[in-house]
Amino acid sequence: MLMHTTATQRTRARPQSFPVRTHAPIQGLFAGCPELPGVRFTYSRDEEIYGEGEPAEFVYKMVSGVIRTHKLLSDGRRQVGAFHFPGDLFGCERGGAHRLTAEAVTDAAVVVYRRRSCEALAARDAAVACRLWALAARDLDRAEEHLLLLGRKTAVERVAAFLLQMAARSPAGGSIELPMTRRDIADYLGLTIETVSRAFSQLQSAGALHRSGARRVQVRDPAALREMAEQELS
Amino acid sequence: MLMHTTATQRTRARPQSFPVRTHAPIQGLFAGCPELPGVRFTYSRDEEIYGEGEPAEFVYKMVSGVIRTHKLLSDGRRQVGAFHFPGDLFGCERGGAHRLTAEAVTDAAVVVYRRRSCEALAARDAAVACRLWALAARDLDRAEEHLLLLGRKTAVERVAAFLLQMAARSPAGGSIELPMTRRDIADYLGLTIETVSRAFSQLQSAGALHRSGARRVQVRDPAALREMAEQELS
DNA sequence: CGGGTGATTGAGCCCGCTCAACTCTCGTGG
DNA sequence: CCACGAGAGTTGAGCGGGCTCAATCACCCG
Repeated sequence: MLMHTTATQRTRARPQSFPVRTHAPIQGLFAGCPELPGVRFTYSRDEEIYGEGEPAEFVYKMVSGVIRTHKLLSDGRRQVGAFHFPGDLFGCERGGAHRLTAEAVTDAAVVVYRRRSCEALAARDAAVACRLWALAARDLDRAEEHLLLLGRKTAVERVAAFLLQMAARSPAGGSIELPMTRRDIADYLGLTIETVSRAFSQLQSAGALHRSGARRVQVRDPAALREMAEQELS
Repeated sequence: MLMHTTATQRTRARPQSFPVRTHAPIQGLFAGCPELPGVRFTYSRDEEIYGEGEPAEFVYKMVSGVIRTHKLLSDGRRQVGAFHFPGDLFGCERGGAHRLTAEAVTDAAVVVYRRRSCEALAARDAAVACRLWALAARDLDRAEEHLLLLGRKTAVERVAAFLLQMAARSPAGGSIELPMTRRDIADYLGLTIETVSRAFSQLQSAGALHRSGARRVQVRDPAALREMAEQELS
């Protein structure tokens, strides 16, 4: 049974009322949606943004940094559902309550919008509603790919697939700066930190990548990495 | 490495053109959406409804029976993403291509709608778009719960959670008729058929359930079952 | 330099997989 | 009616991939 002894209880200092504004730019929820006023807000590393089960008062758009979402079992086992990067929308729930906890992986800046305003806008503007539908569909797509990884892939395949995901969201050139710890990666991939570490080592000795510091990875052989990731093909 | 020796290649006899109509009721896509014409269509057990990667020409609403959706790896490993029951909408993709394969678990009847018509309707009716958004969000919710199960739960926990899901979709009374095989259950839960079978046996000797025939399960002690499912609690 | 956190590596174990035998059910045909 | 066969499910024995526990290393900040 997997247990996290380092069950860091995060500080909960989140907006019960509308958050104090640090800057106050008026930004659209997404391109072509200029109407909704948003407020910039920042979080420091490991700070909780919202908790599972809390009423979903706000919708969040990443400006900078990285955040993770997760679910917990009562004994501390954790499953990270997703990492979100600048430009991503998250916390956009139907049904009033957040279904995962969101925390900052690094110091992060977001723009927050009132969920009610967002839904009201969608209710009278079909284009906005379609856009939100498309965003949910994209998240669903990612989740279904993740199901295959968690249900059926080996440790090395999971780590290879993860690195390809990160490479796709990185500046390009094959050099990846991982913003998250091994624990975050392990909890995302359904493994332990030791197994993740061993998989990195295996991929390195197979010549697929080179590590320069624990967080910096050079992809040497993308084709080999894709092969090891066992991408689906039906 | 898990391999399916029984990689039953399903017959592919699916509508390239609009399917032959068996009956022709005009039904709404969902309650309060009367405009879209749908056509009833039936599939027999194990028949493919659509394949992963195929253009998504239609959207499907379950009338009777049960269907499953899945992804495959190149070596035959399979992950079942979901089972769909009467009333469920499925195959409703954004982006033009189906992301999983859909097959009939039992003989099944559906009503199909043209995806383009459905999207066109959403584009001019915000209420419809919001409804479709809500449906995608519900699917996402289920998928995220499934991630936790696949990433972090033990075999017995997975099977207990699965039975609770099935019980929730069954007529009530604690008696469940499972429409799918052990292989389907195993591929849904990221396990093997043998492990699923052993988990059933364990739950039975723990007094949580009673089996009368492989497909018929009586839930004896729902509380114990919920306990064994280790439902999340953060 | 020391303390602390995160990452790597090693040794051994265990849960779930593999392989195999057997049972059960059901449909088919003599 | 039973015999037979085929597919689905159960159970057992043994193995192995990933987990546990532990030691060591790397790095950062004081």
